[in-house]
Amino acid sequence: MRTDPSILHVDLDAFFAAVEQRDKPSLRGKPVVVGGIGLRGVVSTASYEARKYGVRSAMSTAEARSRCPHAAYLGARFDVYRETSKAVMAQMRALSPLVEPLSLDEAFVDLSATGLTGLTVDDVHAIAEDLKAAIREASGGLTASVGAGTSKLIAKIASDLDKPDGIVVVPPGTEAAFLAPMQVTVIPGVGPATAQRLSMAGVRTVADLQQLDEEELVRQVGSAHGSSLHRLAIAADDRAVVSDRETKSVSVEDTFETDLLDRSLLSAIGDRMAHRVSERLQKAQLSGRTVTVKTRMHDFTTHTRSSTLAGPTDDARVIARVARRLLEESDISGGIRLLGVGVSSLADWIQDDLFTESEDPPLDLTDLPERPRERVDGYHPGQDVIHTQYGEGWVWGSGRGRVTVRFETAGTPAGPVRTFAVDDPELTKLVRQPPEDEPTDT
DNA sequence: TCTGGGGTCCTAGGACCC
DNA sequence: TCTGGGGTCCTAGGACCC
Repeated sequence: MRTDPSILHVDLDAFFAAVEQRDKPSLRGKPVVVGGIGLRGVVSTASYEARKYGVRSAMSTAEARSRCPHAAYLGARFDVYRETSKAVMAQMRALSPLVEPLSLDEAFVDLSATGLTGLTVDDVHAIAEDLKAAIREASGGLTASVGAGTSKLIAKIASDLDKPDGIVVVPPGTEAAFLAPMQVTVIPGVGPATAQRLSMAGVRTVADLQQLDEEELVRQVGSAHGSSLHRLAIAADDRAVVSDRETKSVSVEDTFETDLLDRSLLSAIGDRMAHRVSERLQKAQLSGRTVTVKTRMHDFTTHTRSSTLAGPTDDARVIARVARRLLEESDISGGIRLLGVGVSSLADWIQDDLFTESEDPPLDLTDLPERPRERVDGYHPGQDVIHTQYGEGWVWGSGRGRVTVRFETAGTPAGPVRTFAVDDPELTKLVRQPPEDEPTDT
C-alpha cells in the first residue's frame, strides 16, 4: 500500500450531454438527454439541468420524456465523443505515463509513475486543479471531477463526492474511516443483487461489512467476490493502475422496435452483424475462436449460444456462418427483442501473414485437427473454410486422413456433402484461395 | 414507462486427459 | 480391476460497470 494519495480518478461531468451543449450553444443551461431515442431507447447521459427533473442514466427514454418533456432528446454521436475523449486522455498522459481509461469519460492516473514522491494532500489538490484546467482547455470547456487517494477504490469513490467540477483528496491513513459510514453500494462491484444478499445478513453500510468475518461473507456472495469485498471494506486495495488493457471480446447487438419472429430476416440481420464484428476485429488486428449469438426474448430472458472454432478468425463469412447455425439452434418462438453477435477467445493476428508469402498456397490440410469432432451431424462443427472455383467449401469434419466438405455458393449449400482423402488430387485441385486474396497484378 | 450497447469477471457443470 | 483427484477447455448464465 502506498502512503501518498497518488492515484487520481478523473470523471468527466455528464460527458455526452456536455459535448452536445458545447457544440450547440442553444442547448447550454437547458435540459439535454442523450441516448436511444426510439421506442425502446434508454438514457445514456442526462445534463445536470435534466437531472433536476429526475432523469437518470439507464432510465427508459419514455420515462425520461414523461418526467421532462421539454428536454432536448438527442441520439449519441460516438465519433465526436471518442475524439473529445482522446484529447482529454492526452492531457492525463501528459501528466503521467500511467493512465488507465475505464470508458470514454473516466480514467485512473497514477502519479507515482511521474517520479514525484512524498506527495501531500495539498500537492495532489494542486495537481488536480491544473489537470482540470488542462482538460477544460483541450476539450472546449468540459468540466471533470477528480478523486484522489492511496488506492483505486478510494480515488474512485472520492471523485463522486463533489460532482460536478469538484476535487476530493482523501488523506492517507483515513481510508477505512472515510468508507465506514457509506452504503455498501458505493463499492464498485456491489450492485442490487449483492446488496440484497448483504442486507439479509444485516449489512447495509461499509462499517457493517468491516465487522463481518470473511468466511461469512464468502458464504453470502461467493468466494472471489467475498474475499475481495472483505479487503475492500477495510480499504486494503493494492490493485495497480494498468494502461493498455487487452480487449477480450468484440460484439454487436441490436434491440428491435418490435419483437422479430422471421428467421430469414433474423438470419440476414445476423449476417450484417457478423460483418460489423469482422470489420472491428480487422481494424484492431484481432481474431477470435469463439462465436457467440445472443438472443433476448419478449419477456427479457436472455440466452447465449456459442461455438469455438479450431483456429482464430476475423473473416465475416466464417463468423456469419457460425452465427447463422447458432441462431438456427436458438428458440425464437414468441419473438425476440434483441439479437447480438460476438467473438471472443481473441488472439493477436496479423491478417496478411497467412497468405502473402507464396503465390498460390494450398490449404494445409495436415493442420486440421487430428481427431474428428463427435457431433458430425450436418451442421457441426464449422471448423474451417476452403475456397473453390465454384463456391465456398466448409470443412466440417476431418480425421483419419479424410476430410468432409460441404460446398456453398453465397451461403447456400451447393451440391452434396463430399468426403475426400487428404491426399486426393481432386481435393487439392478444388482448393484455391478466394479472389480477394490473390495478387492483384496477375 | 418496461428495461441500450459495449464490455469485464465469475461460477458451475461436463468432457477429457493424465 | 477399481477408484480418484487435479487441471484445462468449453458452454451457459448471471452480476456488474459506464
